[in-house]
Amino acid sequence: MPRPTIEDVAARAGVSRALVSLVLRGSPKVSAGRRAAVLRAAEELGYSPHLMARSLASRTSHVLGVMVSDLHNPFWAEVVDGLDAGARSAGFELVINTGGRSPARERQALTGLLSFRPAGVALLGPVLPASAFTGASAHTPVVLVSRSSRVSTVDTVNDDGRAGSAMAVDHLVSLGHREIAHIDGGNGSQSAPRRTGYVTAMRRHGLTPRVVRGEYTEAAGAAAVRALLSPAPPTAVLAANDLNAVGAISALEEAGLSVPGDVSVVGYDNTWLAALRHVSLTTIDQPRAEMGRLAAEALVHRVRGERVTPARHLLPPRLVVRATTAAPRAMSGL
Amino acid sequence: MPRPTIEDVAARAGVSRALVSLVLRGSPKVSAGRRAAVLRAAEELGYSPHLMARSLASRTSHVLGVMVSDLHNPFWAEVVDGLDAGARSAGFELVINTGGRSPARERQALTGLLSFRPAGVALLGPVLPASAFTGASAHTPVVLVSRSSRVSTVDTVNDDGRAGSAMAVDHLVSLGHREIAHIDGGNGSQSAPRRTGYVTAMRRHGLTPRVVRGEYTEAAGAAAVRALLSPAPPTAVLAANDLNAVGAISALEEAGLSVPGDVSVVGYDNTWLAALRHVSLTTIDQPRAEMGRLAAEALVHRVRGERVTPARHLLPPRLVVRATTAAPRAMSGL
DNA sequence: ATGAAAGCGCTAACAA
DNA sequence: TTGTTAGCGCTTTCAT
Repeated sequence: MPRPTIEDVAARAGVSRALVSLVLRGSPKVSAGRRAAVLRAAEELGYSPHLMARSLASRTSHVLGVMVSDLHNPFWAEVVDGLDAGARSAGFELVINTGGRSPARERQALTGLLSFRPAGVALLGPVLPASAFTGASAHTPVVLVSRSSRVSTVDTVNDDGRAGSAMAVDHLVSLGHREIAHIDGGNGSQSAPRRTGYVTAMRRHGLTPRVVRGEYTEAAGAAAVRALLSPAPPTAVLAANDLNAVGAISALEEAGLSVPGDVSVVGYDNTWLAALRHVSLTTIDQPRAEMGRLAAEALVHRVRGERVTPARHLLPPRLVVRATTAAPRAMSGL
Repeated sequence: MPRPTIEDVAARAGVSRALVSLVLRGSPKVSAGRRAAVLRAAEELGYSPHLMARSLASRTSHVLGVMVSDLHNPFWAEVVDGLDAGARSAGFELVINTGGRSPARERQALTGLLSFRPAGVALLGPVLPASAFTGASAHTPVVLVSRSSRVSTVDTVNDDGRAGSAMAVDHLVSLGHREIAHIDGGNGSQSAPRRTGYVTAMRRHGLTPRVVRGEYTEAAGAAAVRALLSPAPPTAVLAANDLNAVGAISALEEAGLSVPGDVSVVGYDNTWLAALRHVSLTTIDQPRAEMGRLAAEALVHRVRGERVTPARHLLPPRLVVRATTAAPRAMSGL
C-alpha cells in the first residue's frame, strides 16, 4: 500500500491539490473552514509531503548534505552538532554520508549527496582531491571544514593549525623540554599546517624538529611511538590528534615509560576523549561546535545569495593543559 | 547556473531523453556509437542524474534511511560501518540523520528521513515511542537496532542483553565479588533487558542486586558512582555501557579508589574506547558490524518482498576480560 | 479564496 | 535500436 499523496488528501477534504498545498505551507489566504478540513484529512491519512517532489516542483531545496570523513573520530560528531544547530535554525535539514577516510569512498559519498540536489554541501575533513569538489561548487555551494582551498567558489572553516602546534611546542618548551617529536597526520586533512607550525616553532626555539609520519588514528599513534623509541625516545610528543595521542600514550606505557613522568604527550582537538577524566590529555582545543555552526552559516549565506566572495574562517585554537604534560625528568630532578 | 539535466545531455549528444536514460542505466540495447556520444556529452557537462526525479519516475528507491540516536557514542559508528557495507553490496545508499537522544528530535529525524521516501529505514538505538514508527512501518520497512518490538511489520536486531549482563555478573562472582552494583541505562534503548539480566543473575548467586539509575553517557557514569559511594561502595560495578564505565572509573579514582584494586568495573559494547590500551576495559562485546549488516539485510529482504514475517535477530554477546576486573581486595588478601 | 493547467527531471510503456 | 508520450507528487502561475 503506497503512501498517501497530496491528491488523496485533496480528495478526502473535497478540495483541489493546489489548496492542500497552500494549507500545508501555511498560506494565510485560505478560509478557516477549508484549512481545518484539509488538516483533518491529512491527519487521518497520516500524510507527510514528499520532500523531493516538492523540491523538484519548487526548484528549491532545504537540505544540506554533509560528508563526514570518519564517523569514528569523535571530533566530527561534535562538529556535526554545530552544523545541525546552525542548519536547523535556518530551516534546513541535514543529510549525512560517510567517506571512510578513503578518497574513492569520499568521491562516491559526494556524488551520492549531490544526487539529492541539496542546497549546499559540507565536507568534513575530506581527503579527496580538490578537483572533486571544485566542479560541484559551480552549481552547489560547498564548504570545507578542516581543509583549506583557494578556490573562490568554496568556503572554508579551519582552526589555525600552525598557531595550535606552536602553542603546544611553546607549552612544552616552557616546561623545560628540548627533545620534542611530532607525529603528523600523514595525508589527512590539516596535517600540513600543523606540521609546519611545529617545525617553525621548534626552529624559533633553536631546537631540532623530529617528525614521524602518522595518521589520525590510535593505531598510528602507537606505531609512531615504537618508531620513536630508538635511538632514544624524546621527552615530549605532539600527536596528530587526540585519538593518535591516546595510542601514543598506550605504546609509551607498554614500553615502560610513564606519562608524563618520562614523556609528556599533547593531543589535538580536545574531543570528549581528551576530557575523559581517565585520560586527562593536554591538548589543543578547536572550537568544534562553532566550526560546525560557521559551516552551516556559510552555506546558508551562499544559498540565499547573500554572499559571493569566499568565506575563510580561521579560528584561534586554545591550549588546554591537563595531566599528560609535566617538566622532563632531568629538569624536575634539579 | 543550474545543473545540467538529462535534456541537456540529450541535446548535446543529438539524441532523445529516453536514449540517454537507457545509456545511463547500462541498457544493452543501445548502439555503441550513440552510447559513446551520450557518455561523452554527459562527461563534458559534468552531468549526474537527479536521484529523486529518478525515483519519483520509477517509483523505486535505492536509499536506506538511518537514524542514529547518538553520534557521540562510538558504538553507533561501528554499527553504521556494517550497515554501510551491507547496503552498498546490495546496491543501496545510506542517508544518515541524528536524533540526539531526545524523543522529539528523533521524531523529527524520522520524519525527515521518510520525506525522502527511502526504500527502508533503520533506527539505531531509538528512544522514541513505538507509535512513532509502527505507523511508518505500514508503508516503509523499518528495522530497529538495539531496541525490541513486538510489531510484526518491524524487524529487530539486538544482542541478548540479559545474557550479556549475566556473563558480566558470573565473571565478577567467579573472581570472588559479592557486592556488585549496576548502573543502568535509564530509559535508553536496551537498558531494561540488561538490568533484568543483572538482577536475575544476582539472585541466582544468592546476592542482593543494587541498581542505580544512569544513562548511556560518561557524565552519568560518574554521577552514579558518587551515589554508590555511601553508605559503602560495592566491590564491583557493571556499567550501562563503555562510555558510562569510563565515567565511573574516573569518579572512582577521584574518590581515591583504585580500579581494579578496590573496585572492579565492567562495561558493555566493546567499542574502540574499551579496547584503547590506555583504558583496557573489561566489557561485554556486541558484534557491532554484524548487527549493522543484519539490519541492512533485513531491510533489503523486505524491500525485495522476500520476507513478510518479522526478522528477530538476537545475537550472543561475549565477555572480553581486560584490565579493569580483578579479585576483590579482601579475597586477594587471603 | 479556490481551481485548472503546466511543468520540475526523470523513467517506462508503446510505437516506429 | 530509437523516439514519443504519459505520468511520478508536488508547486506555481494564471484565471476565476
